[in-house]
This record gives sequence, C-alpha cells and structure tokens, in this order.
Amino acid sequence: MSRTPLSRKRVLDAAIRLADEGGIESLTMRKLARTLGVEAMSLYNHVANKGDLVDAIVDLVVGEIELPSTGEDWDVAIRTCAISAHETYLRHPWACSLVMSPSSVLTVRTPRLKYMEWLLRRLREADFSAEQTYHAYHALDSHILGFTLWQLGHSAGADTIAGARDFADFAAAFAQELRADGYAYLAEHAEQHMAGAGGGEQEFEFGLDLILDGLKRGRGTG
Amino acid sequence: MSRTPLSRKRVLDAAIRLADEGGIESLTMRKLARTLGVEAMSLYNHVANKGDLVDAIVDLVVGEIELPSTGEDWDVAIRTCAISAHETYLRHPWACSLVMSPSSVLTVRTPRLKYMEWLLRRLREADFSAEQTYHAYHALDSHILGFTLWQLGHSAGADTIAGARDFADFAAAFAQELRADGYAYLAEHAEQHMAGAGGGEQEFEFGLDLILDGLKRGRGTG
DNA sequence: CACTGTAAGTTTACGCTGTAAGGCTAAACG
DNA sequence: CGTTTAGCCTTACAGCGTAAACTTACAGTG
Repeated sequence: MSRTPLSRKRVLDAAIRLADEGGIESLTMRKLARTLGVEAMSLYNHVANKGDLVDAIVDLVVGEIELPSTGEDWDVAIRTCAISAHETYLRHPWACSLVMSPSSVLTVRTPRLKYMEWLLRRLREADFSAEQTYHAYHALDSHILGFTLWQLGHSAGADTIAGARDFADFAAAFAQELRADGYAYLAEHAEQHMAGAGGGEQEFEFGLDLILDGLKRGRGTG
Repeated sequence: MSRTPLSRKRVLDAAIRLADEGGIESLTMRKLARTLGVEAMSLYNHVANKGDLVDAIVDLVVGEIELPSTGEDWDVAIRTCAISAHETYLRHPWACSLVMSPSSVLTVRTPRLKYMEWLLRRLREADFSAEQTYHAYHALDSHILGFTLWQLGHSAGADTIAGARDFADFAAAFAQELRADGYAYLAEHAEQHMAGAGGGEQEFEFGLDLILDGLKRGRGTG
C-alpha cells in the first residue's frame, strides 16, 4: 500500500513547497498530510510538533545561503553572502519573518549558527576590532532581514494590484489620490516604486553598500 | 447593568494592553472580551473583524512615533524620529513585525501615511534628489524595523535566561559550550551581548549613524 | 402614555486549527 | 512460529474566528 514511505525529508520538502506557494499561514498539518497522501497524525512520526517542523524548514532555507570560501576579500565575500541571503529569502518569502521572530534565540540550530559564525569570522579576520565586529554584524543582519521583509511586504500588495487591472492606469490613479490627500512626497515615492519594475535589488544593494562603505571607513579607527 | 459601555477606544486600548503583556498570538477575541467583562461577539459592534482590530492597534502604536516639527536640522530630526520609533516598537514588541508583515500595502492607514510622508518630506527638503530620497527612505526604514525586530527576537530569549538562573554563570557556560562546538567568534559575540546589559540602544544608533553619515556624504553628488 | 426603530450584547453553531490517546497493520527478529 | 515495534489511522477535545439569530435597552415620535 504505502507507495513511497514517509520520511522527515519528504515531510520537510513538502512543507517548504506548501509554504512557498501559499504562505506560512497556509501550512497546516492536515493540508500538509493531504499533499503527501497521508493523515495528519502520521506526520508526528517524523516531526515532534508543528514548532519543530517550522524550525526545521527555516533551517533548510538558511542553509541555502551562500557563504563564500576564504580567498575573496572580506568586503566582496560579505557582499556576496548578503545578496545570496536576500535572494534566498525572496525565494521563500515566509522564512524571513520567522528567522527574525522572537522565541528563537536558544532554539537556534546549526545552519544559523554556521551563518553567524561565518559572518563574524570574516569581519574579525578583516581586522575589525571585537567591538566593531559586534556593531557591524548587527548593522548587516538588520539590513538583510529588515530590508527583505520590507520589500516582501510591499511586493505582496503590488502583485495583487498588478494582477488586477491595467497597471499603469492604476498606478497613476493611486498617486493622484495620494496627492489629493496631501501626501505629495508619498505620491512621488509610490511612483518610483511602480516605475522600478525590476524589484528591489538596486535598493537593497544601495543600503548594503552604505553600510559596507561606512564599515571600511571606520576600520582601524576603533 | 452594563457599567461602562463598550466603545472602540476601550476595545483597542484593552487589545494593546493584552498584546503588550502576552504577545500578539495571545490576543484572542474571546480573551479580549473576557478582560472587558463581555462576550466575544460584542466586540464586533465596534470592530469589523480581527484583522480590523489588529490594523487599528498597529495604527495607534505608529501614532506614538515622534515626528519633530520643522526647525531642527534634517539629520537630527530624522535621528530623533528613528530613535522614537525604535523606543515605540520596544514598548509594543508585537507591533514591529506587524508593521512589516505582508498584506498591508494597501491597507495602510493615516498614521502610517503621515509617518512616511514626514520622513520623505524631510529628506526632500534637505535637498536630496528624488532618487536619493527613495533609497534613503528604504535604508532608514529597513534599519529601524529590521534592527528592532532583531533585537526583540534576541532579548525575548535573553529574558528567559536571565530570569531562570544566575546570569553570569549561565552566560559563561553558554559561551564555553559554543567555543567547544567550534563557534569561537560566535562565543565572543554572545559574551558581548550578555555583557552589555543596557539593551540595544547603542547598537541601534551605531547602524543608524552609519546610514545617516553615508547619506550626508552622498548628498548633492547624486 | 404606548409604539416602534435601532443599537448593543448574548447565544448558538459551524468549520477550522494542533495534537493527545489509542487502535490497527505489516515488516523485522528471536 | 510468536512477539516486538514502527508507521499510519481514527477518534476526540479544546480553542480559534465569526455568521446568524435572538434578547434587551433605550431614543424618538405620535
């Protein structure tokens, strides 16, 4: 009967697929089981509970982030890593907020530890002081997660709009409405958003380079 | 009978109090009603549904952010605003992730619009180009929300630890364990975290100034 | 005064959630 | 062969958001 037997990997892969398609709130034990042709309770043979399941798929996602091997300069290595993280979180839009969400400071598992250790090591080996590294790490991680989450929030809405009607018309009408309500600068900003169809890579790298340049300038003086 | 009649304000205030105390996931229509001495369905006379309730309390929180009146220099005004936002989100730890969370790009209500418009206006009036303003806004907002969320996630765990046992002993043991597992730099980082008892203001302002300095340097050249 | 319309609160009910407890089946082992 | 055990299923429960219908209280009008 049981055609392909369940396994932790099969469960986790299906869970990621489900979350990628419908968002994390659509990931339900019953629904996940259904996509695997199984009953909900069977999942508990491979997963302790839903929290464990979620932690595990977040770890899988964090494991996708590229950590360039030693050899490249610290700044290009960190830049590559940050961009890879950004792309990874865009591929799995539900993961970003889970990585940041509370309740996960002592539940941190190895892929996350490896990521953190890698980033800290590259900074320290680039001759940043312990204190500078401490600050730099936070500035970088805040930007990676914060910006990506921000971008995800706003692209979710934009998709809805774009799919609904003629985009250009809608954008113009929306900006006009904002201006009528006295939000002139916001209207300008919204227009810039709707004009830049390519997504947020440019903005992401702008902020990233702001931080990296600031770090370079401060190195040695701390 | 009904001693103090319900009202939207009473409902929202109670909801904020509940979320402040037990986190957003502990905010339940039934529980909220109970704290108001009322049945769950009564709330729907003052609130369209739970989504509306949540949107409304997020707006109240965003409304707490200080937007310095014109008169101060743009950089100190924005710095004040960013720090006020940081403190506000620390006061209401559940709000930060909601502000960033998807589904809220066209649901944005006036307090959020006012905040965005204010920040964009200060930048444009400081002679940043439209494009620079676009990037600067994202860099700033990413840092404010991203860093705060990051800090909240990690302080939640720290609180648990601190309350549980002798803090210094625990911290030393934790760092030692990390080192034993080959995470030397991470151990150093953890020690820095546990040493800095004051919380994250210092780190927040470090990243903020990194961005503000970068913006100052780029102004006019774009 | 009675009559009526409306707003506010309650009751009941439905379909959803995560998961504890226990039963069934089939392969693995002595 | 009998027994153990791992994997899966069934049932059940408490809690969730909320639709629909019911009850109550009060304001306005004649």
